[in-house]
Amino acid sequence: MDASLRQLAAYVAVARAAGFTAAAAHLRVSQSTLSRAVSDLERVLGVQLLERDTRNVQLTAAGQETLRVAEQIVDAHRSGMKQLRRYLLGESGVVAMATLPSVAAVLLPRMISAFRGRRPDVSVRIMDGLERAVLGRVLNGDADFAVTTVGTASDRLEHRPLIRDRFRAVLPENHPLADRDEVTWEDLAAEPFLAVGPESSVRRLTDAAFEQAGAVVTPAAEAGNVATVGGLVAAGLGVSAMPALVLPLLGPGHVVHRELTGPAVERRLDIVVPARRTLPPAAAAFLDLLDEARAEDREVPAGAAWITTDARTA
Amino acid sequence: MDASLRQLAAYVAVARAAGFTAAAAHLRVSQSTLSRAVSDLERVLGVQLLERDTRNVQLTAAGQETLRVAEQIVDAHRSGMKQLRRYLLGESGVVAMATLPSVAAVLLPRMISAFRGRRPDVSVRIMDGLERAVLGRVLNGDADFAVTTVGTASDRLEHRPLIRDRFRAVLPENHPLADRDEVTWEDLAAEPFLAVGPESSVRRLTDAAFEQAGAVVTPAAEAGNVATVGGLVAAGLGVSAMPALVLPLLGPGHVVHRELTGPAVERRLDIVVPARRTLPPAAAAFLDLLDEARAEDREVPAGAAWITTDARTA
DNA sequence: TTTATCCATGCGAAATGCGCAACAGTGGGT
DNA sequence: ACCCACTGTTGCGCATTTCGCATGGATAAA
Repeated sequence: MDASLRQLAAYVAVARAAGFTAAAAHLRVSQSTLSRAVSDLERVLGVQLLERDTRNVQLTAAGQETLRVAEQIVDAHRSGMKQLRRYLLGESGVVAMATLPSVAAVLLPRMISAFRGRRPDVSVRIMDGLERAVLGRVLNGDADFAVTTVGTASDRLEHRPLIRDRFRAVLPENHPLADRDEVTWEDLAAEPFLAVGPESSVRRLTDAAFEQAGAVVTPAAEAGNVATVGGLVAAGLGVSAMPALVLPLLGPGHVVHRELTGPAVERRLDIVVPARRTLPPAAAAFLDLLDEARAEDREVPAGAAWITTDARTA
Repeated sequence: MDASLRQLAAYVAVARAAGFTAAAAHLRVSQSTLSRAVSDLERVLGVQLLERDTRNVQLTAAGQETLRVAEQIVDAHRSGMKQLRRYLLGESGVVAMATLPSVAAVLLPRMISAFRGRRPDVSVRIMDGLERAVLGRVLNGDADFAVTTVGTASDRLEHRPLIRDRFRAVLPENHPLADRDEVTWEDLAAEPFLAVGPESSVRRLTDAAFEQAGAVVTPAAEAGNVATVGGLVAAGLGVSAMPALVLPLLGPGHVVHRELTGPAVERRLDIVVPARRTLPPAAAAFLDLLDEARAEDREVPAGAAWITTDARTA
């Protein structure tokens, strides 16, 4: 009752080439195959499509209409398969990643720029949020993968270390500690400390660092956003400590940062992928790029000015 | 390399039904067939499309994209075949007919109206012109068929009699001959005769009729359009003779018509189709309607008022 | 534990698809 | 007028594909 794709494609080729032999050469099949295919199509449809004149073929009225329809169908198949191939090669589609605001603003722009240079037809969707929300996005499938700090381990997630991000002391530029090249956690503990909110992964690590240093620190003030904390520091209300990666987010205010010595406190940014789920090809391609870009055990550079520049141009 | 239509359709069914067994019942095939088809599709594409959980199937990311594309292709096929079926049944398409102006204006409107009542999606194209041009339209393929007078026979055309159209005398309403019920060609020959142009098939027949009646008539005036001739008659410049079918075209002026006795002069309107060419299905359906409508040897009624009415409402 | 349900797979039968080779019709060249 | 080159068609055999049945393994429900 229905014409097969093979019959339709054969008919289109014959009608376009205005001949069985020419069409056969074009399709790289024998001419008899096409003869049969078209004949079968005519039998299935119950109409004569071509006037065979032994010298050249001519389309009947029904043949014209059939050609129109057959071209639609064959084109739909061809273009659909092409679409699909591109998708499966990771050349089209969407990469949905969940990540922390600092990663999104500082680390990703250059990555995305490079990625889109290679795969212009893949769109990248960034969902930024705090650690808990980020992991949730991956677990429920909203995001293909995440770049985030590693919280509690889950057997439904797989982690791959991406980069280490050391904490640095953040000081008002005219603060006495700013005269030194290095600052210790004990030094910070003696000053009014300005902390980020308890939801942030940064807070968990600063709390742990002070505890490890044997100091009990009650924040002089808290703010949800790191930029706000930066503003407080610039205003001279106290000091803080932040990973190198978030420093560019503090803006160009009157804030300086110094190396933090003593116990090396750092956060590890991981690539988090769902366990035993195959990634969409485009996402896999993005991860390949990430793997390329990371040197083993690499750390975020402390002098973050160049990162800031990149982040703004990207 | 390319997925077959069968594989794509199977996959769409399975994905929609969210299960092989349900899809198999829906498609009326065995479950193993679908299992294989989908498996083959996965092998061809090189991706896993479904997460089989033995209890229910779930689409992977690639499965989502593949479903989207597969639906496009399968729908294109389904709708294309549907289109084609409708066309081949004569339920869609175009009927292109060539015909004389009088036929187009008087005889066809009711036919077309009836036809479009049955086949609303078939559009009708009328190309009106004089006999020579009409036959040319059919010969060069512009028109599927013609309804016209029969001129010189051609072995490339096939004629089927449709209706006979007798000539009637056309007189000014206050003319002496208008007092009679019947008029002869000899009577007309004694009056100033108003003729249509030599291109018209009507002219050929009036000339022949006068010759057969043994009269030599030189037209007092000629006009290309029958309506113009009607105006001349109404103005009292002379008399004329026209087939019953064209009388409605004379308009509501001061013109009367009477039966023409003596040698029965009539023109035969034929359906003219190209020999040994198959008609487009929609055109064939129109001809079926024409065949239905004609009683054998039927003649155009002389009292043409009803035709006029129909022509105006259609 | 048992049972019912679901998908995968081995197997044989049937259908389909394919190319080779032979055949038939037609136009151009000699 | 004849022949040749080229066209599409058709008979035939082989390879592949497709299908359903029956079976097996796995899992959730009873």
